[in-house]
Amino acid sequence: MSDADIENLSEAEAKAELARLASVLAAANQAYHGADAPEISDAAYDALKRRNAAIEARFAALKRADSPSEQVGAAPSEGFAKVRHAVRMLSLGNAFEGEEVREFTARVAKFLGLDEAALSFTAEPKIDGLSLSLRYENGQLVQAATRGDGETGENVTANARTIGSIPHRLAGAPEVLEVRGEVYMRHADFAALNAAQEARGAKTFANPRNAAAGSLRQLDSEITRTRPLAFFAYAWGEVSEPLAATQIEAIQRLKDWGFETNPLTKLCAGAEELIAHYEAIGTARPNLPYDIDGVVYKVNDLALQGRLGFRSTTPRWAIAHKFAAELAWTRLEAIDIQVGRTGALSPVARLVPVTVGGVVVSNATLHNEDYIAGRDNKGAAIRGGKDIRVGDLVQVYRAGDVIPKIADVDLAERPKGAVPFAFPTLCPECGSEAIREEGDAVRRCTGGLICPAQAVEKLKHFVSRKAFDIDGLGAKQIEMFYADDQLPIREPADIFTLARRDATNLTKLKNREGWGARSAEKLFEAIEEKRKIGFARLLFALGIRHVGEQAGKLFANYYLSWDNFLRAVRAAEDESSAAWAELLSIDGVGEVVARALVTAFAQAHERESIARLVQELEIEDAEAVTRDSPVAGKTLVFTGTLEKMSRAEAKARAESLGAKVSGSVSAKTDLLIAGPGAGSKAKKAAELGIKTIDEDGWIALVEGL
DNA sequence: CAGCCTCGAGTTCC
DNA sequence: CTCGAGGCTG
Repeated sequence: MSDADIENLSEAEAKAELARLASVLAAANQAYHGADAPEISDAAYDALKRRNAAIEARFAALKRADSPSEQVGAAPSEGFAKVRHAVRMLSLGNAFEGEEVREFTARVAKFLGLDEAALSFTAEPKIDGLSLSLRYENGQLVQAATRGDGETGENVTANARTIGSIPHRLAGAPEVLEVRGEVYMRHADFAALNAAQEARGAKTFANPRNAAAGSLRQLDSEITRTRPLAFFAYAWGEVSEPLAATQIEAIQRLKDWGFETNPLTKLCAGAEELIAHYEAIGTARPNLPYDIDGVVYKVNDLALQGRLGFRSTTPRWAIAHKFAAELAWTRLEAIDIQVGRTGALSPVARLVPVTVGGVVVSNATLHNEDYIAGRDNKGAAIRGGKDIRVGDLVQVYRAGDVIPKIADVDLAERPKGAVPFAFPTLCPECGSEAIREEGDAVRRCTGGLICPAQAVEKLKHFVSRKAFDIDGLGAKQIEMFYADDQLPIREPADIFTLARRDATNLTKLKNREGWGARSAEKLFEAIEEKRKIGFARLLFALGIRHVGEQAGKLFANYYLSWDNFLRAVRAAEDESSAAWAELLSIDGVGEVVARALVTAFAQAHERESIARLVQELEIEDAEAVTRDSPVAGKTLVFTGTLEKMSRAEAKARAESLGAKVSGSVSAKTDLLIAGPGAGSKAKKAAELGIKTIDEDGWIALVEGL
């Protein structure tokens, strides 16, 4: 049966169909892996589930209490395939004031060692939609991917092909061309879509961006086809040949190929012109047919963009100048305290729901004790020093258009008898003492893993996307398993013994409420898949304080093998040892990080817990970063004035070639690059017999790499 | 030792 | 996305 009939179902028919689907799916769950062969194929099963979800989406009120879509079991990984971007899709740094724009242009000039007058920039409206990367090979659209986390997105090619302003074929395009831009919905189209949705009793969208996102992520591209989406091209990813010499010319080429580009894109000479164009776009904003949330500035010269390069998540050559956020007043009903995986007590404001920027907000972060009291981390007054009290009328905005925060308090509206918020000194979850270290902003529960909140949050971190990323084992399931007495998960190792323990259990997982044989089986398979894990991911997953994603990679790249690393960390327990000194010598590792790491492995219970885990795993060592360059693995020091590039640029370049850049000359230094005016460092290098070259020598060395 | 940059840890809503 | 803090640079 096709799903095209869903649009025409009457309520009674829909109700009957939902009942039928619930029983068919339940039976399929029982039959699967039972004594008999499965009654239906995986594909048919998935199709039925989708049909069920589609009917529920249309007739929300008819959703059954035993709805198959509510099963807690491993979520079948239906949906979109993942796509790895050939070139990362980054986000932009933000500016809110004109002054920050001036700082941006000054920073760019300084980094390049150029005069600001020599620079030009493009300015274009920042469309409030969702970014999309279109890959063309030999002029044919072969793939469309959402941004995702920047490295991996979702393959939405079929849906992208239904968007009118996305060409399927490009004449005279390079062999490989990734065009990037924004999918968005015009105001008029958004209003019409919502009216149509309402007429059919379907859910309406809160704002054009959500409508665009929801429409692009339809599993059925025929639904996407009916949605009025549009696309502005403004950037590119992988290209087999350079598009142009400047940003503005590159945009023109995209336009020539048939893409829509934003007509308000303008070339500007410097910060003042950029700000003037920002004001002009701000003035035009109410009359634009689509939502924008700021103006994007980019260095026009593409060669300079290349030299500027990237920081960890943002390019140095571009910035988003945002418009002031929308504000709304509402009442603060309560302040709750959440406990995070490190024990941090985080206050959250519970608000009378209010619409801010097209989204209903009912919670807002309050950061910490001082923030509620009206002070920043240096003790200076924020919000004019006004504290926040339960019952207050507060002004809410969404920082970066996302995270709700409290901007102001109306003291005239403060209820009589309202008292300053008393921040708890005991953990609300386990009753342990919550202590605020001298100089720290946060108060932390001292309960450690005795505290159920900390234990659960730590496990959630362990299975999170950048850690073990186990399909079907998300936050909800972790909470469920943590509380389960028959088949508990209380520490990471328990995840990998789950299937074994289930096999010897009387009440098998598949017989539990909300679980079927299929979902249990899928969960076990997903766990099995992750037994093989990279060193860096494993270390990050352990959730040791101060050891995050980057530190995980850092240690993996340095020590290469887990055994090697373990040995080093154990040896470093003695802070007078060579192992401790070596730990501190790693670029990016200071005493705080090193101590946190050593302490974690020094505690018997934690070490044993990790040992139980590791014995279940197959750890993949990191690969030595011996990139093919003459400076790979070498330690370099720059000194004196560099004339052809800035110090920051030289450092970034050296690191990209696998070198380590240090600030001082020592016996470990392999090469000194000395510009004019080099003093003590050059002298010391000479004494130590370290090879020294000048800037031209350096450029000759790395040129063409 | 101050100021900058990056990272870690916290957060909301869909 | 933002704040706070760790680590490095000047």
